[in-house]
Amino acid sequence: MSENKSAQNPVNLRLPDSSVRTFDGPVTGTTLASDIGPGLLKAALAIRVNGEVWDLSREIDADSDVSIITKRDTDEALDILRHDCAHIMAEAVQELFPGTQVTIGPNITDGFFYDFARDKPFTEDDLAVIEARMHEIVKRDEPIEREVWDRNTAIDHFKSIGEHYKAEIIGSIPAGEAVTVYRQGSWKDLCRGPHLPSTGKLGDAFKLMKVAGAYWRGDSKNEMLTRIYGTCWTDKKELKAYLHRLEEAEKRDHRKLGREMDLFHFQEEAQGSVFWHPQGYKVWLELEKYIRGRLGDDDYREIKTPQLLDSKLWEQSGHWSKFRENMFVVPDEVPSIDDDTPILSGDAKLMALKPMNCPAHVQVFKQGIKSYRDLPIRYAEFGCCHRNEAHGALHGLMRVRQMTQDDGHVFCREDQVTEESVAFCDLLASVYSDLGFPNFKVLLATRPDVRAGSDEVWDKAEKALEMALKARGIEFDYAPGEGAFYGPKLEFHLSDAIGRTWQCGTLQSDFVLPERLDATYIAQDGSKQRPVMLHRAILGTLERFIGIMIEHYAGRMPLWLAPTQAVITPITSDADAYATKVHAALEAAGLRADLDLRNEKINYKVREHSHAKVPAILVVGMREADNGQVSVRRLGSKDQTVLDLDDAIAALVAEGTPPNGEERSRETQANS
RNA sequence: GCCGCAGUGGCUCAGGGGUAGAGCGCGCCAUUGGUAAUGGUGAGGUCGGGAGUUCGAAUCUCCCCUGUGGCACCA
Repeated sequence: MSENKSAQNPVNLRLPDSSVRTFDGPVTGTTLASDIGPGLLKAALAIRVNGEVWDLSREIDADSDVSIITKRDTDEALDILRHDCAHIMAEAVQELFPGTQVTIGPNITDGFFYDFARDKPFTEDDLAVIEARMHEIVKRDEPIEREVWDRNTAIDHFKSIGEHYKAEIIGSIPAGEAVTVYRQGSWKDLCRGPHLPSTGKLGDAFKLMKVAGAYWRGDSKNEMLTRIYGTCWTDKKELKAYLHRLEEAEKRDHRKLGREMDLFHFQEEAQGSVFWHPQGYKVWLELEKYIRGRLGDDDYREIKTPQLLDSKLWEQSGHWSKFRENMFVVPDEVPSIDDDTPILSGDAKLMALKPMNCPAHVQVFKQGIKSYRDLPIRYAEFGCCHRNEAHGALHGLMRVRQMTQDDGHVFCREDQVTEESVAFCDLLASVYSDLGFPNFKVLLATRPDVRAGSDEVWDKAEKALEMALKARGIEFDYAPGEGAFYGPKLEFHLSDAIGRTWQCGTLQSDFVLPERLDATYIAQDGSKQRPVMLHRAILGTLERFIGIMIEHYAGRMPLWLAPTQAVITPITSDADAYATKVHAALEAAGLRADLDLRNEKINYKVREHSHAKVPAILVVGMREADNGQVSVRRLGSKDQTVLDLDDAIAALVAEGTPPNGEERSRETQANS
């Protein structure tokens, strides 16, 4: 931190427009900005130096490419603003609640959080107070200064002021890295930076959102800290837009829509399991029918396997040792009926509700002797599984304890893994497209540290999946070490209408389970061989996927999936007879239609059915009755179209016919 | 499982130590209205469960359950 700039070499700074400014010696971003102009100085937040973002106060002592960062550089600006906002929050918290320790406070999507250690956790009521203090700190416009400290000095300092977590963090900073401390007014925090030149630059476009518990270093064995989440934007308008987005997302909440549309419910006697109502189950059945059709086209054969299986099988498959804590275990015993409560002896054989279908599918495969000529064998099952998920994990349809997977297992030879994987990727892409999710990302999760099987086998397995992706030109990223213990997997993450991603599909190649459960086939040379098992699912679970679709479509399902596809309603009771006839005609055409003959005004009925998100309202009055027509009003539109009844039915039937991926498979064939 | 918050009629929510309120919905009556709420009227709850404090608790305290926002978990 030398103040002596006289006898230094000149420093040339090249700006984004390629112009170069020369200074006598080391120069700060602040000096550069003021040299360019007062407007820029005022707007400057930080400076990019040879690609790295620096504080404005940091001296640049060598020729560099630089650019001043202002709020116009949205991404960089937000990174800095949000992190400063976290610091200002921490300062406010420590001013208001002395004795609170700070830990870490990183940026996250749309905002930041900071974890504090405090005997009494913060509550939502504290947020307004903290926020008010933050605005004060911004008003104080405290200068923020970067200091490089000696590691041990820093540790001693933070220990001496009772910041034991910070001291621990410094201890874990790699040896070669500088320990930087930022001074913000009289408040200090260990931080990598960069930061704004002063708190006043933050502005007022921030808001504290919620409090939550979080484990120190993300480990549930550690103590729980108290976390405060906040959001921060370049200006008030952006903040408002963000809050509006949250409100819009809330409106799509499948739990809310599920209640409003009478699709399903939960109750405490079956926590985590869904009661599907008639309307919701129509969606389920339609989706299941569609998937069943697609699987049939790809030569899967549907099976159905038991719910309750002996623990012996789970021991053999490996689930008993690894996944037992998530399994519902049932003693195979008749409980005593002498008392009010069932008395169990405790020494009965144990059964378990299946958490997965794969061991059962192996049992089906193992019936009879299989030849290499029989492979691949593709089994599908809408397998109902139970998993004892932690109470805190349950979340509407998205995380349930009883779930139905669109599960399937392909038993094949090693040399068939790639082509089977290609076929699966094609099927999955086509299904997602049919269901309204054309965009998805793929991750290839490779071998974890703890794994079964030799490296040679893993090489083969990973390669096979990779080749499948490349064969179809599917872009993907690696997820190193994220594979299952028995084999690598592909994860398919789809994007919904409001930009969120959901992992639904999966393809896992498994060389281990066939061995554990002793599945074999007879090879061409007469030897016994192990088949490779491909675990695959497209939707994942029906429950969760329907939840995702409800939110994706905001309840406005495409016509073929809508529980009620059309409502027919007369304007006056004079048209009741005709409306009844129209209704019968729609039902005869296979459409799911309701007839609303209630004595209500048409406005009222249109409003109600629009709220119920019925895709088509067919209004008939005497005009339509006399001409054999219907007035069609589509959901989301204020317009009406008067059509001949037959034409209207034909259009609805066409739109209500489930897609079958034909378009896509034709394209695929044309391209290959 | 851990931390915070919540739990009032079918739904959304107000109230808050002296024996429960609103809107919507529902029932009934009138209204036959041309595309997002016709008018009137009536019936619904003992305030998640248990214990305690109190003359008295839905309202305060404690415990439990469930939900919810996160954390951990998600084979």
